[in-house]
Amino acid sequence: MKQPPRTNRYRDAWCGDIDATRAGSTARVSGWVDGRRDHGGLIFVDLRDRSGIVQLVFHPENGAELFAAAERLRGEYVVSVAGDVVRRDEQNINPNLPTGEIELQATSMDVLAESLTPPFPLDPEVEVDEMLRLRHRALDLRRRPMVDALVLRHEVVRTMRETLSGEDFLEIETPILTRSTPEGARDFLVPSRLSPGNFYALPQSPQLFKQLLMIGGYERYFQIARCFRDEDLRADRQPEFTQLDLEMSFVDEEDVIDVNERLMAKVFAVGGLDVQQPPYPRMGYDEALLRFGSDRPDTRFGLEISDVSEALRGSEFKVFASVLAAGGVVRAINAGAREVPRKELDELTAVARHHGAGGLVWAFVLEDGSWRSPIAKFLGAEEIAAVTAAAGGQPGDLLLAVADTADTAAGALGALRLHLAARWGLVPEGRHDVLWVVDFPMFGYNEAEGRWDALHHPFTAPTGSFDDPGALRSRAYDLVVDGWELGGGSIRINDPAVQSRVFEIIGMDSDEAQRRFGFLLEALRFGAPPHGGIAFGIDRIVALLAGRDSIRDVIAFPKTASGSDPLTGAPAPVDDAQLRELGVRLLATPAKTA
RNA sequence: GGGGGCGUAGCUCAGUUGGUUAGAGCGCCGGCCUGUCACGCCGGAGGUCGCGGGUUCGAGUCCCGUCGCUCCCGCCA
Repeated sequence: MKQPPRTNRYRDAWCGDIDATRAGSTARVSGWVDGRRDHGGLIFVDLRDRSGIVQLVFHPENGAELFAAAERLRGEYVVSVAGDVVRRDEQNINPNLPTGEIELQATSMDVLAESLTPPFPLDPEVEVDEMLRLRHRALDLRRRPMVDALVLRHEVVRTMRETLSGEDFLEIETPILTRSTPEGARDFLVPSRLSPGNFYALPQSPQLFKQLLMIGGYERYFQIARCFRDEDLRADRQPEFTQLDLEMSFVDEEDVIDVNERLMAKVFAVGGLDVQQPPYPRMGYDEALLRFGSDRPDTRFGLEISDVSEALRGSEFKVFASVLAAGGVVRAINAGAREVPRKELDELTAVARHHGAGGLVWAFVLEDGSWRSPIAKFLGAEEIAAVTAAAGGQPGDLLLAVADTADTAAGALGALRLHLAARWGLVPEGRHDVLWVVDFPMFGYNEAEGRWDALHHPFTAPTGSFDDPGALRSRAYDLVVDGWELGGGSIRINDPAVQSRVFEIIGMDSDEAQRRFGFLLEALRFGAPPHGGIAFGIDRIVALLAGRDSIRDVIAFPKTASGSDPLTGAPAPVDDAQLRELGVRLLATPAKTA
């Protein structure tokens, strides 16, 4: 703890902060019984508060009543104990405990609350079922890893607030009850009682409001904003999550990136993440997809992807020929000189298939340059040599190739790359790579719906000519660390005509645009400054810094993968009276939840 | 919506080819113990093998269904 507690009837010291400098004085501490070692004529108790643990010693000489009370203590009892801080004998020092040089020899104790036996051990070494942890979250939150994670989360948020406040940003709140504008993710809806039949939506982000704040002349805004998206969950996705949302006026990309590099360098430092200092490297979207098969590339290890299409141009092998003729590509990973048994190759094929590829071609490069591969007999020696060269193959290397559309090949090989890195332990210990991904396409073609979709969002400023939407680029930037997308932003559109044009391209006619976003289009007509900003996923940042795989471990009260909360039982049915008041009738009987 | 994994004591897990009374460690309860810190020693309690159905002389084990957790695909402007 940074400050000693204000002395009151319960404590004048934190358990974890008492050190040898206090030896010879008295102290009063309060907390939970972490453990008890009863030696019959002598009792040791580990007392825990948020700061840490201190050992209490109960001697019979200090009173029979006190000693008897100590005998009755059990795990998680809440006590307040006064005693003498005593330096331990040399042989009794516990080097594993920050307070291990001293102990508190108890002279009085108040038992403030008893506790049932906890349903699971609070020992961080024991991996406890997450459902059980969530059901008893108050107990789980006492566990050291949770305390550490939430303390870190606080430090991250504090750093953000202090840094941005120091750079003239204003923290301004935006509505949680707002209007549904379903463009991408599904909205959470809230029925309106005062206006039956109408609904509020919970915001997917404060995007439109922060643009209005810029038009309102606030220059620099930020918010620690809760955002809501009604989509399926993942280890790194919750239905409600927290973003650092910020926006700036009279800026271009370099200004936004500059502020945020300085900010994030401090955040990484607070988290003890050993990364390079800014400016951070930048990689184009096309390059990221080509070399790493992802728009959030993990650059900490090799296994880069090569395009070997040219080496196969004119190939008579029908799998490659048909893909290339249809405008597809053949791309390959050089997995290096590694003995990979047939069974594992089949697993790798399954990984590629799982991510959309029709199959996976494998080939071992032999000493004479030929291949040991199921498809070797279908290719000429020149083709084999050319593909090997294009993939940088040497004798002994394993090549893994996918022939498909560029998007599918990139996605499958990108996933395969991550799979191999995890399986073979290729990520160097302690290495962390941070980079900006830039030069995103403005639109991607949505095959299913037969129209263009905004790749970032439709308020992002495009560059290039509207004659060819597929060639338009956006003034967007994503911050990627170790393959995690930590944040993304852009320079926004501040010209109402351009904004209308973008809506048009994504298939929204002017009536619909007016209905959904009329308030923005109107505000843009009253003098919108050039502006841009970014939003960072705080849950992901903290999870990365804390070394956790799931953001659930850095959120005090998260939802399970099915979106339920085992603690409160949410979501839950409501009374008919509540529904009537809202003018809502159910079409389904309430599903059972956790 | 789809695919994979998991579900046995309070917790973490083992349980062979379907075969006696389902085990271990920790925790819990009782006893002993004055220097432990994963305290030690002795004793004890504790089971809807997620739930339902089926096959079988016999099911924790095999089959079908279902529920929950989890990872992934789709989805997430």
